[in-house]
Amino acid sequence: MRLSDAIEEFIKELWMPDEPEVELKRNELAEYFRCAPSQINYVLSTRFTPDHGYAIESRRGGGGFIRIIRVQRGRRESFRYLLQDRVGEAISARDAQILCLQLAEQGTISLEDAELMNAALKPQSQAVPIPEQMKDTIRAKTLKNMLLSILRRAQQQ
Amino acid sequence: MRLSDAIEEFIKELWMPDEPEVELKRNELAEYFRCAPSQINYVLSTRFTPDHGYAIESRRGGGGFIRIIRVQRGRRESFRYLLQDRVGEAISARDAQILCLQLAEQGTISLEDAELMNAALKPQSQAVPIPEQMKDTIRAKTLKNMLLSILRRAQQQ
DNA sequence: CTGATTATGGTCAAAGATGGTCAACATCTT
DNA sequence: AAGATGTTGACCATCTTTGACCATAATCAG
Repeated sequence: MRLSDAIEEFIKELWMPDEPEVELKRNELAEYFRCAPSQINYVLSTRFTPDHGYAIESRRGGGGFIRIIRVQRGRRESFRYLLQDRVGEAISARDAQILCLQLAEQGTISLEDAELMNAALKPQSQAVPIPEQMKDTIRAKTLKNMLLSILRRAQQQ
Repeated sequence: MRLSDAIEEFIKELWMPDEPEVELKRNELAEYFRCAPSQINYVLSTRFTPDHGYAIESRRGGGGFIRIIRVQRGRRESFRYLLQDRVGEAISARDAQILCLQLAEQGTISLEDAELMNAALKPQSQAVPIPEQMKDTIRAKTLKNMLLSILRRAQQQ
């Protein structure tokens, strides 16, 4: 079995039932698997992405950590389509706006959230001289992270 | 847990209800936590700054003290200060996160909004190869637009 | 009074403790 | 063989902790 797969599995077994998150030490994990610490980052960036229903937070320095937050299994599945197909790797401001409004109309998210997301996604928020393609990529990532946040919020209630 | 976090928590528990300020002795605190006195300054300068909503007064010499004051701002005032002074033309992900959390703590915005904004502002939302400076600029614009959106929402009600 | 002594708090730089990024190299799939 | 996926290591960024040295206020001895 590949190292990456083993690490992925190991991490997934760290969760207690119903716990929304686990915390780990990069160096400890790397030592446990006798691999380069950056290998952990590789696993995280390929298997614990928003598309997979996970969000990551971390801190450097003494007492540093990596925290992985997940949404419920069922929701993970149901949002796969939304995140991967509907948003994808890049999305225009226009398409993003349409998506937000549509989600609000169908009651998936609140109108307030839709407008807040829209504010973050509109062109003025990215008024800097970089290629449009970059902007669409950033927008997609931003949108996914926001949707994930809303999803996580819903699960806590 | 980090020493700094423990000290931060300890200090925050010193507040009596409705008291706007708390007073402490640097050396006593340091002795209590068995750390270098300058550690206290570190905690103060990283967790009780104006950006965190605190002001500090102190006096040296016999009978010296450190006084920590919670600053209170009205909602409107708070927003204007944020948009004009605090966010500015560029802001790091960490500073943006501190800002969001502080706004939620002081009740200016809801915790949900804070987390949603945070999701949009975290580094993963901008994981593309462009200069950090660009990212900080985009983040500032994004944050301002989101704050404006919340402000507008509030005004309609 | 005044100068010395004592009691505080402040600054800053160095060292330690983590995690992040990126590009080269390796291995697996097709 | 070519492209996708996985692995590593060098170098970077950030956060924490400590200690040496500095500044200021109160008190005490003469």
